[in-house]
Amino acid sequence: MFDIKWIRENPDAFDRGLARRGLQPLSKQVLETDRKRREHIIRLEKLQAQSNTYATSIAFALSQGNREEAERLKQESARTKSEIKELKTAQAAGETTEDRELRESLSALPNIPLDEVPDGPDEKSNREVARHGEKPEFAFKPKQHFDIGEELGLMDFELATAIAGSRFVVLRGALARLERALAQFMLDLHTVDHGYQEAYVPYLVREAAMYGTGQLPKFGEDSFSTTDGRWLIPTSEVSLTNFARDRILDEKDLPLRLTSYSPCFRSEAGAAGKDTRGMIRQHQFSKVELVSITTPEKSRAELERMRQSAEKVLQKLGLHYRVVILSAGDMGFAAQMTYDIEVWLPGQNAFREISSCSVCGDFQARRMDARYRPAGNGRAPRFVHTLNGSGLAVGRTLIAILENFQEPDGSVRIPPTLQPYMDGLSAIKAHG
RNA sequence: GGAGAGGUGGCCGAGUGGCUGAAGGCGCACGCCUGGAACGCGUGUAUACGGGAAACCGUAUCGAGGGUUCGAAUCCCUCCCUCUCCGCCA
Repeated sequence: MFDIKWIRENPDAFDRGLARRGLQPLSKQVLETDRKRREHIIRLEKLQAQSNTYATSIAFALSQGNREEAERLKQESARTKSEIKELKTAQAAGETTEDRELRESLSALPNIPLDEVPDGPDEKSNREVARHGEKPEFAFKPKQHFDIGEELGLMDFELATAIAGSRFVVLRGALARLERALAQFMLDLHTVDHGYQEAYVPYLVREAAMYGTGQLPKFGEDSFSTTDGRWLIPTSEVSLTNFARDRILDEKDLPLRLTSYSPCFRSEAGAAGKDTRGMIRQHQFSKVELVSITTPEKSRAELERMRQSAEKVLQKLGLHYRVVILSAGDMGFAAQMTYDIEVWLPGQNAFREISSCSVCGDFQARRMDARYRPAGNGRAPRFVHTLNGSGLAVGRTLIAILENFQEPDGSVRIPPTLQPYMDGLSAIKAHG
């Protein structure tokens, strides 16, 4: 959500930002609506001031026992009153149509990219900024995760389809445990080493919460809603970021760093035919999420810190990956800048997204009225800045482990870091 | 599911038609006091929009929207939200 004042003062920057998002310039239209809006405000306020004066005079006349004068003033004020009414009716309500128009058009606009974000319409313009580790060598043709999992007898798509439909999976035995182990490991790392507080959060949320993080009003079809009007979270970013909703935090409590392991639900509308095999793209998956709530001055640095926290997971697991900055056209709705971390999948012979870390500026904070009171003298509340990132997508991490640590005999080695979480198990073998 | 209560500032809480943007308390800021602190004392302390070079002025805001009235935190209607008791229940 944009600050109309900022648009008024920086119409060109606003239009340039939209252009980088592949959108038409809007400042002219928005500012015209804003101008009309202010015109109406002035007219209405003048009349209201007049009406207030009448009310005071009538009260005074009455207190003097001057009933005649009071009656006369009542007659007079009726004219002002009807003018106010006319104006309000013309405006459809107390809130002007321009207000609503502005809010509706502004709330449907994506955030504006930071200057350092590369231009471009899609992922082809993403810029690689780092690469870690080496592609593992295989003496045989590495298999894809679904073949490995199915051959182990521990990954069952047919069963999941029978129970729930397409884009679900059933994991059993050591693979089910691996999913749990990964989550535990990630949570421990982020809480103990990276200073995030673990949180257990609602998976069903109000519409207002979804609006706050930017999933609504535009992207309702991407998520599932319930019969009582709630939404299943597409990521626990929604729950965690809304910790700050309608609140004024103390600066001394910032940055607020939160992490949560949760299931995520996505309708994957419009992804028909994409990644249909395997568990890359599912209606339900779990993710360890990282959220930071911080000050405008510190948010950019916090993004680096968050990215490092996410990278650390891959490093500890011994997985090869690269980091890209998403181009302006490829970023999510609320983001100012996004790092994607892509893990190497030998079976697919490709890098695939496993984490996405974004700084959102005050974009979400405005939508949910999340503020903080600066320490010291400048006491007026300011909007916080919010960040979110995956740390990491658990299902995709499991895939990466299967593909990277597969053996010719179909078994899969467990990285040493994870073994304590797997009761010391060093490899998953068929029917393990 | 049944019955009831309620939503007021950063927080708690008073306020049933005008003098209430709103008592009082807490918190916070500044000053005094102190070797330094606590205590105590004093002063200040909402937001948005509009106008103005500024001091400042105007308007709105007591969950949201509408209505009654010259005038609404206060009365009426609709909606949203929260809580309590009973029932059910992992």
